This record gives sequence, C-alpha cells and structure tokens, in this order.
Amino acid sequence: MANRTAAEPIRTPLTIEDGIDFSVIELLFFAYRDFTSDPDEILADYGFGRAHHRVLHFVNRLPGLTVAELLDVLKITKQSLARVLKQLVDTGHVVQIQGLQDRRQRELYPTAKGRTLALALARPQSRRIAAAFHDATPAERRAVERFLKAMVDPELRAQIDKLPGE
Amino acid sequence: MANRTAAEPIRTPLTIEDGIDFSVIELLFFAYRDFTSDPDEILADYGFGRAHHRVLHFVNRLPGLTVAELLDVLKITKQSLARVLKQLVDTGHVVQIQGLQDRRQRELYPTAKGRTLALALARPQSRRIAAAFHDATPAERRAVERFLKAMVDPELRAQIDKLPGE
DNA sequence: AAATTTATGTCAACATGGCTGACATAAATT
DNA sequence: AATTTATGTCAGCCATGTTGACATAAATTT
Repeated sequence: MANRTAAEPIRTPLTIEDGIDFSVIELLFFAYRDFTSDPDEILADYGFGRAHHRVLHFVNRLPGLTVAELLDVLKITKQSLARVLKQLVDTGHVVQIQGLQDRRQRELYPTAKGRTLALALARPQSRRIAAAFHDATPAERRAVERFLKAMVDPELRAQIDKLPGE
Repeated sequence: MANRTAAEPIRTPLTIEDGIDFSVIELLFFAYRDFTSDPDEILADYGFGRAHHRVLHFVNRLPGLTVAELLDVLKITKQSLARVLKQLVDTGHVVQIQGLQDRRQRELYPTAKGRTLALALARPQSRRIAAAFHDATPAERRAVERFLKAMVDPELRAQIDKLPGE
C-alpha cells in the first residue's frame, strides 16, 4: 500500500504565508480546551461528563424546552441524548413534564438541585471569561461577542437569539 | 433513592442576573461547534476524526516536534496518540525520523500528502474566521486575539508563543 | 371514524477517542 | 553497571457519539 519510496519529510512549518490564519485557529483550540477543563473537574465528582453539562445548561437557560428543541440545539441524536437525560432525571437534576397543549411533548425543567449544579459549573467559566476581559474596553467586549456570533452558521444564529437576554 | 417527593420544576431561566456571563459561555459553545464542523466533513472522507486533525495540524505547524512535545500540546496520553498517529503514518501523511542528538526521540514531520490535507482542513476554518472578522477593525481583531489568548491557562500560554509567527 | 403523521422512548449494535495499568526496548545519563 | 528517559505496545474499560428498527400515544389529516 501507500508508496514504494519512503515519503519525504517536509521540514518547513506552515505559516501565515500559506494564506491561512493559523494563529486564530490555534487560539480557538487552546481557549476552548481550557474553557471546558474547569467544569470537567467538577463533573467528574458526580460521575457526569460534558454531555450532561450541555443538557443541564440548556435546560436551565430555557426551562420547559422540549426534547426535540434540545436535540436541535445540541445537534446530537435522540439515542445519545436519552442516556444522559435519563441519568439527570434519575439523579433528580431534571424533571420531565407532559406538555399542556401537546401532550406528546415532554417539557424539561431543572430542579433546585439541577439549578445549583448548573450554577456551580458556570461559575468558573464565567470567572475565566471575566478575567480574560479584564483589560478590555466595553467596545472590545462587544467586538469579541460579535466575532463569536459571526463564527456560528447563519441559519443557526436564531438559536442564540432565543436565549434569555444579556 | 433520590427523593420521596417529586422534585419541583423551576420555571424561571437562569439569566445574567444570576451573576454569570451566560451569553459568552454559549457563544463559545456555538462558535466552537460550528468551527469544527467544517473539517469534520472532510475528515469523514478519509476515515479520520478530529483526533487525526489535531495531530496533523501541529505536526505541520511544528515539523520535527517529538512525541513527548506533541502529547504536551494535545494533553492526551501516549496510548491515545498511538492509535491515530499510527494511522497517519500508515497512510503516508506523517513520517517519524529518529532524533539526531537524542536517538530515543522520534521527530514527526508531515509528508507532501500530509501537508496538502492539513491545508485542506485549515482552509474552511480560515475562511470562516475571515468572514467573522469581515466588519472588524484591525484593533478589534487584536482585541479578539487578546481575549482568546487570555482564556488559556497562563502556564500553557508558552505553547502558543512557540508556534510560528503570524 | 380511520388513516397518517409526529413526539418520544427504547433496544441493539457499533465506532471513536479518551482513560489506566503493565510491560518491553533502546538509548542516554549517572 | 545501574538507572532513567523516550517511546511503543498490549489489554481492557468508559463516555459519547452513530445507525437502524420498532413501539406507543397523541395530534392531525382525510
């Protein structure tokens, strides 16, 4: 397979001269890696993972959202969701309530326990963000928020606008 | 287990009034979700995943880095790395060369094939970033880069400074 | 009223990419 | 000569994603 001749190593690094913004690509990788490391440590104490965190987060931010709506935000399959959601319900962090108008739907709400955990997970992330903005002007903050929002697929930006205001 | 009484649902959303910057937390989640979706589609054609992408990226940006250095950047175990690295070597995207001074080390280099793939993966990400910066001033760009860098753990920022300049 | 569609749940099997622990080898260092 | 270091490898486990198939109840359409 592959080649008969040993493939030659390339010894020069890729740089901005190749026409690509590697530095921001890498900044996003490192920033996100460390941004998620804070809650990961807390979650480990509960036997939960990042998947539980995401569910708990959006159930707290959009109480009463349906299973279908949550799937749409998370972009995972219902079978993936089912496992983590069941654990969150079994441990009393989330409750499911049958929809009033449409009784097929299951509205998802946090319990007091689920709210407390969601806050505990968000706190170190918020602290990290506040520290990163420490020397920034209000205009610079807005520029960062505009940039991040513009990174999202246009047709999915509506999801952001549905979330409770800032 | 849990409680005898059905846990009460909380019907009010978490908001900024809870003292936490939820909007930036969510912007980071959505931005990163879509930022990684571009290369994911290309990788699927090769039977590769995000793990291959990360290895290929840093081998191209830091040709000749050793296995230990790569582990330090990725923050994974050598057993995790071994699987994806072996596939990249077997498919002729990466070559390993014994270190000259220290012959225990394996220096990692991209091949022409590996460089081409790394560029193909970075291109849509760079395009997305360029589009997100479209209406930003140079000062605003710098503010975004400062913010992202400040989000990284201080002791790990040295890793960023080792990468080829912008 | 009957047929169809929709929202959800569930079972089974599988893939990826993390992890730990144990052990092997060759080369460098002490 | 003994020890440490850089790397590789085997085995097994776990979390979290996937697809496909099927079940149920409720809403909607015919």
